[in-house]
Amino acid sequence: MSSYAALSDPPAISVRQIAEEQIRAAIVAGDLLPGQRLPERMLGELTGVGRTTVREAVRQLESEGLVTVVPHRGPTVAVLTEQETRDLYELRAMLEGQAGRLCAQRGTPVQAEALLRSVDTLEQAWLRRQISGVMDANAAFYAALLGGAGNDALRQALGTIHNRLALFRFSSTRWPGRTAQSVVELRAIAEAVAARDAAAGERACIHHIEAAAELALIVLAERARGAAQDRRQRIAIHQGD
Amino acid sequence: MSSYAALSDPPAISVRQIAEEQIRAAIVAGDLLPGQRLPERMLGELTGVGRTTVREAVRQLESEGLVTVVPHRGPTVAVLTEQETRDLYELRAMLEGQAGRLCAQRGTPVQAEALLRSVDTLEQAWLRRQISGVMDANAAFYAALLGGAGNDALRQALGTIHNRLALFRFSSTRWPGRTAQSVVELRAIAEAVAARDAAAGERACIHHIEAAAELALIVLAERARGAAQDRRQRIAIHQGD
DNA sequence: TCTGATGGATTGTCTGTCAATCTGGTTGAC
DNA sequence: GTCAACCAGATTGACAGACAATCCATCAGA
Repeated sequence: MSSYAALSDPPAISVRQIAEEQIRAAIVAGDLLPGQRLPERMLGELTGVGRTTVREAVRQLESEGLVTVVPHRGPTVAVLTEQETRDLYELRAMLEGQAGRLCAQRGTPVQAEALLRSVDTLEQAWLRRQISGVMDANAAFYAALLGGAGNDALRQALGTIHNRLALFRFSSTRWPGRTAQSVVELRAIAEAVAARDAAAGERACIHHIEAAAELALIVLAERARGAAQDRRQRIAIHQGD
Repeated sequence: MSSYAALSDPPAISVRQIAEEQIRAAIVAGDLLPGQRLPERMLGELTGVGRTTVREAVRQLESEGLVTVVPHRGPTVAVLTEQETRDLYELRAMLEGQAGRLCAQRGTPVQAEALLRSVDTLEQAWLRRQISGVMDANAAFYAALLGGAGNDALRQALGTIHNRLALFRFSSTRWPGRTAQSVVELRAIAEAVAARDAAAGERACIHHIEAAAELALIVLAERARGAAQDRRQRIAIHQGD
């Protein structure tokens, strides 16, 4: 018995990985806001590990683009400029386009089926306004798409891009009509894959991401306006003291 | 004066970055061989920094895919399996294809000119068998291509892929006729960009990488055979003791 | 030949230290 | 009242040392 456990357990999860995952999750989930400072001591208390270990975790997150570390100022949650956002969405469109193409070419019927089903699930969850269900279905969709594409390097690259763009993950669910449209786009991808139409799969993926990018840039502009307003107010209050 | 220096100097290069760059360079240059173990203490002596700092640097290199860290065994120079090599070259072909397309679409005439010139320089260097000149020209080529593509996220992504595939960087210069052929391919890219023919630029880039991948997989297979032979010999010697 | 124990080497993590640097607020001159 | 210089506290960058956990090659014994 114990030997079986030893065979599946050995992941040998390290304290550092836990801390890292915890911080990553907090950023991706939006608990830690872009621009927010993350003093090492604070992260240590938050995750219950020492400063040495925190620093290692932070370095990892830095190279994923989730945190920015400026010398002698310490880590902050990364802030995306408009240009970076554009670049990332453009890159994402390229990669997902290729994923769609490869999945249509190489995907098994089982994977195509999984793709279609995940779209159905997403739609149902959305109709019931179960946000978590929507997100799960979305994850399932990408798992199937990238599984079908059969390229691990591509999967990894897209994974970090998704994390960096996690800021905008909720944008669609709050924009009237966008999710419904999104479902249509995703279904187009799944159907292209099921039909083994590589060109259509690529086009559909690109189209989907371009639509998402458009919305994200609007949201970004709004946040920037909001932030600027906050700044003005804060200055006003400050001067009022 | 000093204030001007303070404005441009502040890069404030850290000891960690130096160590990191040193290790990265050693791996990319092939001074440290794939599979070789890299005990923290050894890296510390090599780079002249403490273990804490080494570990941070290693984490960064790990997330770039240059080193692999197995728990309680420490870092080793990453070894590429055949599948990983295939995946990476496939991804690289996608990304460089897109770079070629974007560069043809957006590149300025100046950048197109730089592209063409770097091909000429490369050819000249090759005819004189100046390997370092070839590598410099190659770097210039990619700088121009990615500059023209105007997407920083793309540039970064391709940068790490190039590093991971650095193992095969010298393959072409040792394969009779390959470099000459490579020059032809690169010129095709540059000319497509100069002609602002996006589709041709994409095709030419993909073709170039597919040719490089083919060669790399041959080299990889040979190395694997060589390694297997080494292993056999080592075992034989060992048994002979 | 296989099994199991053993000891050295290495990693994972923490704590504490110290200099370098940043930051926000205070002081003082104009 | 404004602005520059300055100062003290906070934080980071980097190190050394310590200790348990783990790995691994080796060797004794069945």
